[in-house]
Amino acid sequence: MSSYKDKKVITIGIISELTGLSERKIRYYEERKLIFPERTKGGTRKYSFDDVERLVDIANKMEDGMQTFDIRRMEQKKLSKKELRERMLRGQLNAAFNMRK
Amino acid sequence: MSSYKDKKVITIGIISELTGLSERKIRYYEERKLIFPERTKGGTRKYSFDDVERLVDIANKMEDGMQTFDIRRMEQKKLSKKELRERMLRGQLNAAFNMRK
DNA sequence: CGTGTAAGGAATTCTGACACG
DNA sequence: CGTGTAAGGAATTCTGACACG
Repeated sequence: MSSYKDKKVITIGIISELTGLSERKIRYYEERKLIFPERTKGGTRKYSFDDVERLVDIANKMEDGMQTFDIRRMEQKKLSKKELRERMLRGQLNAAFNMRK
Repeated sequence: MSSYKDKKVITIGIISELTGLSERKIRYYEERKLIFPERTKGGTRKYSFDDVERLVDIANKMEDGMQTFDIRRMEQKKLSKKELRERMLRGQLNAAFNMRK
């Protein structure tokens, strides 16, 4: 789906206003691999509304004393869980398939 | 609803890419009261995804040989129709209300 | 009327670094 | 580690005007 939420079209100044975070913080979270803006030909960063939500989420975790390292690992765990779910599903499908033959 | 669609957060360069229209055209359509971007403190224009759709619509009408003046009048007619519908609805409600007393 | 363009200036963003802690 | 800041430069945008038609 080409939703508006994940279209990278917002520059950092406006992102800063929307999230309340300084541009410095936003660029730093990118450096720590927590956020992945696109770039214009000229090199200007472009973010999506999804990124706004992600940044607010990051900000909350930082307030809770979490380090960028922890947050990144947490993101990966989420991915792992998702993968796990997919694998379980695939496993069930395979089992059902195998029963047929 | 605070939808993403009507949040004015996109600068003119990206709007130009999304719509395929030159910045000159986009600014001109604003001058002709067809589009209404917001501004940053510094004066930079900010548009929404809704504006993107509106601009594409305008571009189509211009291609059909319509003039900005016609398009603006057309917009107003749409509003009038909407108002008309609301008025009719209100009229029916009033009629129903009057029957009760 | 609608749009391209060159012009000069202002606002916005970028990177790398130093600072504090 | 996370973030502020001053620095210099580059990309982006702005306005008013001239041009063509």
